[in-house]
This record gives sequence, structure tokens and C-alpha cells, in this order.
Amino acid sequence: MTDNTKTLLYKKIIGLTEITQSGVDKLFAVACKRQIFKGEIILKQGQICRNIVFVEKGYLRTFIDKDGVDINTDFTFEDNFTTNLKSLRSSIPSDTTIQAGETATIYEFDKEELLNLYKVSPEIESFGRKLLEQLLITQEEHTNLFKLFTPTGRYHFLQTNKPQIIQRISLSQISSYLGVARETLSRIRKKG
Amino acid sequence: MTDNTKTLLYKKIIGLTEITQSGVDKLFAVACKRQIFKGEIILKQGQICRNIVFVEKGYLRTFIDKDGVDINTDFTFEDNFTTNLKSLRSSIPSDTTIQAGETATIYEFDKEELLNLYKVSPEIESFGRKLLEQLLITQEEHTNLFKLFTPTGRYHFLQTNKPQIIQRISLSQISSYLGVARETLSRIRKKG
DNA sequence: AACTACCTGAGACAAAAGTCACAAAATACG
DNA sequence: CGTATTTTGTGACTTTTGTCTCAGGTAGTT
Repeated sequence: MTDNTKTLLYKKIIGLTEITQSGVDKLFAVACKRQIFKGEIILKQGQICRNIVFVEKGYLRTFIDKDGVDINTDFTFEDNFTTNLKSLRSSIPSDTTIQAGETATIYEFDKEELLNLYKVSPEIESFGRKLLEQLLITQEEHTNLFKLFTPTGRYHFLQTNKPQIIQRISLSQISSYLGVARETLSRIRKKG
Repeated sequence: MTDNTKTLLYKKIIGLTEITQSGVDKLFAVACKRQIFKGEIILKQGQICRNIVFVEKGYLRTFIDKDGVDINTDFTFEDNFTTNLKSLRSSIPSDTTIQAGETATIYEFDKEELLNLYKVSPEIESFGRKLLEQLLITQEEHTNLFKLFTPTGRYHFLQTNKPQIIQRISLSQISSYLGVARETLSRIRKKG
């Protein structure tokens, strides 16, 4: 990875955990860097997920095929990690597909290699745990959106808390992420 | 804790991770057992959460106060763990209240003591990580309920996948957990 | 510039869910 | 056992959202 990316990632992670520069180095030593094009799929529904992915550039879209229609469950932007944990953990077929929303640069971390790293480096296992904590907190907040707010409130939440989604994802794609029809979201946007 | 509980917990955890009986012993050595009455609050919105809680008997209800109305975000039954991770992790005020739904027996694990255990026992840190994985997967499934299903579908999901909630929680309490009005859930139940 | 594919906005109508009010039923508790 | 309190069911009505359809817009490609 580039020194610049390393620095950015370091800043990102340092807020998350106490990992050292040498820890970041060890971590990325087992990573596989890859360029993917817009629309390219890195995990397909039905396949078994074998790695965790870090996004350096571009973004990934995670979705479930429900009766032939895509339902978006997540968007992963620069300096964030994603995977299908259920599949990764138990080696069962993934219920989601992960696809590049733009041409992207990613790093793939193989599960087995990560587990080996965990064994020899408490620092990296700690990092793994804290990453999970972060993901869980984000997921809880996302769930609460549906319990606390109406569709309008959910959209406003994204506007103030996840501006990247509003700015970079099309209205149609956002609608399933918020659990509403495309037309409803269009009306919400019209209102302001 | 009783030998019986220890055995049950062990069975529960063994499915989750490879923790040994000695690991379970080490873990519960730092736990504080407590009886709480129905309605008793163990974490109040605004307080800083300092521990993880394991439920041996009874159940806990986690909710957010929204304009004076309780919105239930979680129910924790026997042999499961709960906490407010956002508050626990960053020592910031909790946005949820955790309350006993029935008279309950719980074990409280102090955060600092757990972190110390993590340092000396890779087995327990591994357990902590796998517990987080489990919680994250459950949370993801819960979020997807709102994206994939209508209120009726969500209720049916609980019937087949979380029967404990249907059996032990009142309809009014379930309604906010599913993000619908009480009357709507009553009509769903009527339909079957 | 023309072609294509995709995305957005808008209207009309149907369906679903929310709200309010009150009665009936179940539960808790003295 | 009876009373008080909480919970649930129901109807009438309003508001919101979904669905279907089509027109116009935008972006990328050749």
C-alpha cells in the first residue's frame, strides 16, 4: 500500500484502537491489493466468504436479492472494512452480494491469515475486536433508525450523519437502504 | 454460580467459541451475581455503562426514551449477554435504559476486569471477540427485518425465529421493537 | 450528435399504517 | 375474592406509503 494510504489508515484506526504503526504494517503484510471496476462483484450470494475487505478508494455496495430485486444493506466507503460475517465465521453460503459501486481499490485480508495473526499478535487481535465493536455500534444505530424515525426522519438522519451516502449514492439505491419505495424517497426529497 | 448454570452456559458458549471449562471458570471468577426485581433498572439512560451483563434467569428489556415514550431496542433472555457498547467503550452517557422485565438473576462483568482478563488469557479475548461477532450477526439480521419485510412479515419472522419474544413479551412492548403502532400489531395478530 | 441505459419527478389511485376513542379482557394486588 | 390497573381489541377516520405509469432528464459511449 502507498505511504499516504498507510498514514490515512493509521489515523483512522488510531481513533478506533491503540494499534501501532508496526501493527498496521503487520496487518497489511498479509493483505492482497486489488483494483476492481464499477459493477464488479467481489462476493456473490451463495458463495462462501473467505476474507475481510478494506476500501482504499471508491465504495462497495452490499445487497440481498429479494425476489429478483436488490435490497441494499450497506455501503462501504474509503478507509472502512466490510465482509459477510455470518458466512466468514461459519463457512456457510453468503446471503449478500458485495459489488463495486465505483471503480475501487481494495485490500483483501484472508480469514485464515488473520486468525494466525491474532494468535501471535495480541495487538492485532485487539484491533479485530475493536473493529467488531465499531461495526456493531454502527449497526445498532442503523437499526434504531427504523424504530425511532419515520421515513422522513431517516432521510434527515442520513443527511446529517451519513452525508457520503446522500452525496454518492443514487436515490433509487438509498431507498431500499431506508426501507421505503423509490417514489416515497423522491417525495421526501421534494419536501426538503 | 451453580454447577447447573455453569453447564448450561458452557454448552451455550461452546457453540460460540472454543472456550474451555477452565476459561468459563476464570470468566465467572470476576463476575458479580445479583438478584433484581421486575421493573428494576440496571442501567439508566444518561449514566455511563461500566459492565457487561449475563442473564441467568428472567429477561432484560433495553429501551430508548423518545419524547416520553419507551421504544424497545432489545430483549435479553436466559444465557445471553447484553450491555450498552457505545457507552461501555467510550465512557459516554448511555442512550438506553436496561430494566428487568421479570425478576431476574444476572451476572455483572466489570469492564476493567474483563480487559485485564483479555490481556492474560488469549482464550478469553477470543471469547470476547466471538461474542461480539455473534451480537453483530444478530443485529444485522434484525436490521434486515426492516428492509426485507412488511410489518406482517416481521411479526412472522419473530414467530418462527424468536418465539421467546412472542411468548414472553406483551404485544405493546413488541410493537415498538418492530417499529409499528400497537393497534397495527393487534390487527396483524388477528389475521394470523 | 445520436444512441442507450439508467435515474428522477409526478399524477392517480389503492393499500397500509397511524391516530384517537372507547370497550372488553386479562393481570396484578391488596 | 373483588377492585384497580394494565393490556388488548375494534371501529372510524386521517395520513402516509406503495404501486403503476409515463414523461423528462442525465450520463456515458460511439
